[in-house]
Amino acid sequence: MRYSYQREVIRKVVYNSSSHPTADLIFHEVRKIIPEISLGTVYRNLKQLEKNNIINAIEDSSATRYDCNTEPHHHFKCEKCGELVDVVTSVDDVILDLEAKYNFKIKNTKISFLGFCKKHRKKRST
Amino acid sequence: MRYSYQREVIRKVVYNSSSHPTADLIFHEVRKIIPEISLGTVYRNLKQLEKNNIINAIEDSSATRYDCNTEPHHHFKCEKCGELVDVVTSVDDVILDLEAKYNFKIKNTKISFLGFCKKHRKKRST
DNA sequence: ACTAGTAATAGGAATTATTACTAGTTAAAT
DNA sequence: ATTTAACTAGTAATAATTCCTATTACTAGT
Repeated sequence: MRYSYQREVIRKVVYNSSSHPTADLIFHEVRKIIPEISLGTVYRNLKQLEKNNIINAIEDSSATRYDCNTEPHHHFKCEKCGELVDVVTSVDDVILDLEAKYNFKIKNTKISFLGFCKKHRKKRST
Repeated sequence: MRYSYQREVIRKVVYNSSSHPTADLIFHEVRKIIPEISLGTVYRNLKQLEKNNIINAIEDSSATRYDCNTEPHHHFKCEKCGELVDVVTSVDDVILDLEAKYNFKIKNTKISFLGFCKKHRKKRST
């Protein structure tokens, strides 16, 4: 993978984002820096950065979201505010159990926890 | 929800399918019985059946897949043959741990295990 | 049986996310 | 400096899904 200014800017945008931005959001952000960048370039580079393990892709409801956290982790999504939070937990026991039970070889696990975040645990909605 | 022949046929197609069909596949299957049915009707009814807990929707890579199993369960997908299998396991301990650690209220969990199924555990690929 | 009100339908257009294509540009190895 | 494969912008194409509109069908009440 040879150097490209566009890709470098895209990477930085993902790294500087605390939320888990979609390709479209990243596109608009990058456009502030490179106004003539095209959406295709953003998609192509996000895919490439993911393949090279520099960023991480998360399949959310309709659109893919990106994450600069490449350490093994999972996600929690608040059903009230939609916030997506990284969570770290181990399901190793569960995996061992399933591998034995079903005779699978499990290489990867994607988990989404859905519920209410600390701001929205209580019944009151704003 | 009042009765509709189309919805009933859609429901039966999902219930009689052992795989986890996509909306498109269901559409083609239903068409054999109701040739004039429209794709919009299939989508609308799948959504409604899901809302009423009669079927279950699974977010796969690009297209949503459906499942007549409404009992709590998760999925395993073979990265070689693409087969999607229901698996039953409990992550209750993990959930309790996360709820305490992050102060969330977790209502639902979606897990996809990825790897190789029993047919493809070994290195040889056909 | 008739009718009003509402839910559902077919068919197609619209939307959204993503990928593919093309001709021109650029990083980097020789 | 020349070469070349990787990259780009811009746009067209695709795929999954939703939306829209005129019409039809079910249900309750007369």
